[in-house]
Amino acid sequence: MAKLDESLLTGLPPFSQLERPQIRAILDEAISRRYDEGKAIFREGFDADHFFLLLDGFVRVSRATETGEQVIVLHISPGQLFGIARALQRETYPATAIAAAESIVLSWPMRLWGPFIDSYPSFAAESYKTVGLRLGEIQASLTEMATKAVEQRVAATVLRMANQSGRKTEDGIEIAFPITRENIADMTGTTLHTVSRLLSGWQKQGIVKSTRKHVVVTDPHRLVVLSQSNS
Amino acid sequence: MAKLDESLLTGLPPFSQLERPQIRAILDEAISRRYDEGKAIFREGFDADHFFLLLDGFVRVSRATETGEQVIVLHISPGQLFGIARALQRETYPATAIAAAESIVLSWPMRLWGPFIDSYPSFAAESYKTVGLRLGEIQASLTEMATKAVEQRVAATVLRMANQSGRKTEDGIEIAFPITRENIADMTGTTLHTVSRLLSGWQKQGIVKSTRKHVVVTDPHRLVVLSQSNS
DNA sequence: TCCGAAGTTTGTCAAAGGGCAACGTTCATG
DNA sequence: CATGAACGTTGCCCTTTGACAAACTTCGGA
Repeated sequence: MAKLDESLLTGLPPFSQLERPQIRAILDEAISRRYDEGKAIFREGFDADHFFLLLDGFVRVSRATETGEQVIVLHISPGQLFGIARALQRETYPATAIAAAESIVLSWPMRLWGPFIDSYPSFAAESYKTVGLRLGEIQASLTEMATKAVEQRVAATVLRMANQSGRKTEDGIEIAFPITRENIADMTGTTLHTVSRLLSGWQKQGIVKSTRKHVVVTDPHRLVVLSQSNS
Repeated sequence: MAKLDESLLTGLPPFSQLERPQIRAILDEAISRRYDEGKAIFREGFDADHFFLLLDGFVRVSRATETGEQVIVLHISPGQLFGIARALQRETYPATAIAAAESIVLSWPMRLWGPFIDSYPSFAAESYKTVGLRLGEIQASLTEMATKAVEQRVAATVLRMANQSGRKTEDGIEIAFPITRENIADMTGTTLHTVSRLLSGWQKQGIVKSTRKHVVVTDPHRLVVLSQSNS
């Protein structure tokens, strides 16, 4: 395999303050791999034998219930660490990670976790910070699910995805990865039918514009209003 | 203030493998305090200036939405660390902690966090493990909220509380801290009315027995069935 | 270029559960 | 022991939204 270029990691928070040779050493231990859309990177309950960094693409993290339904917990954007179960003293992955779009992923064997944490303070700090942010996000989802009606939840979810991983287009902010009505339903605890009706309605009002697997938010402000309205 | 007895900490996971003098040193830095039922220990968004250990009682951790409703995220049992925002590189508490029953709490100033983590490996390991377990719990709540109907959610929640912090009585397992219909509603994203109706119904069927602020599960098995039934 | 799979839309219907209202019960406190 | 506040119960109505069904569209591959 060709050597990975050091520029891949410089600038990323976990590896910022590091010197060239350190980054070189880290990269030499890494495996780079491409995942097609829909391919699993790791699965819930399996032995947590690697940790990962997303270089390009998007990853969907989901959990399954005993009865088989799946719930999408969050999305990972490029530059983020994931599969860092070990940070929480876990032996197995607590969720399933699937490439939401074609993705490039670096991975390291979990035995390097301890050494990385010990040797690179910025890596440790960033890992725990990431966990903290995700915990916050999940708590936010939880409170949303507990207090908001379906329309508000879907509005808030679409908005969050547009903010976290949207790209500007002429029409507005486009969610940067393929996403189906069913995916949105799995994030908001509703059905694809209801999501479809909502998006259709919003499209008629000029708030969003959507095609197969793509959503563009054309009027973010009105979506914000929808996500908060209490009536 | 009288010196705290070392037996308070021996046997608790974060301080297991430690020697007497170490425990003595840790205790000498701690402040012990009693909180009456309903009193806040810390509040969401405030400066995270202390971390805590619950010695006795129960603590309710909740988050507020922008619109003022509150959602109860989890309960803390004796022996557990809490308010450990710092483990996640946070400057402020991400939630509010309120004594659910009269409680005895040890606290340390946050400036000791780094030294504790560095000096006591079991403390570090236990802290991160705790975070991991809570993340798991919250994810479980999230998937539950997303996929289960109200009756199943309430059944699962009552069951979880009975399992985590129940004590055996002649009649069955009693939830060990005072809990109102409204509290349960705030945990399950429903209203106190619906919870009241459900508990009344279950009581008629001999599944639970409840009085003001107290719930006893008399037939856990049937409650398990309810929490899973898909019809 | 055709076909099947995956994704989307829309209609109808029924049930769950929230909103509102009124009343009952328990408890702490002066 | 009287009073009010906190907690709990129950009835009724109506909206939201899930369930079911059917058809349509888009896309990739044989």
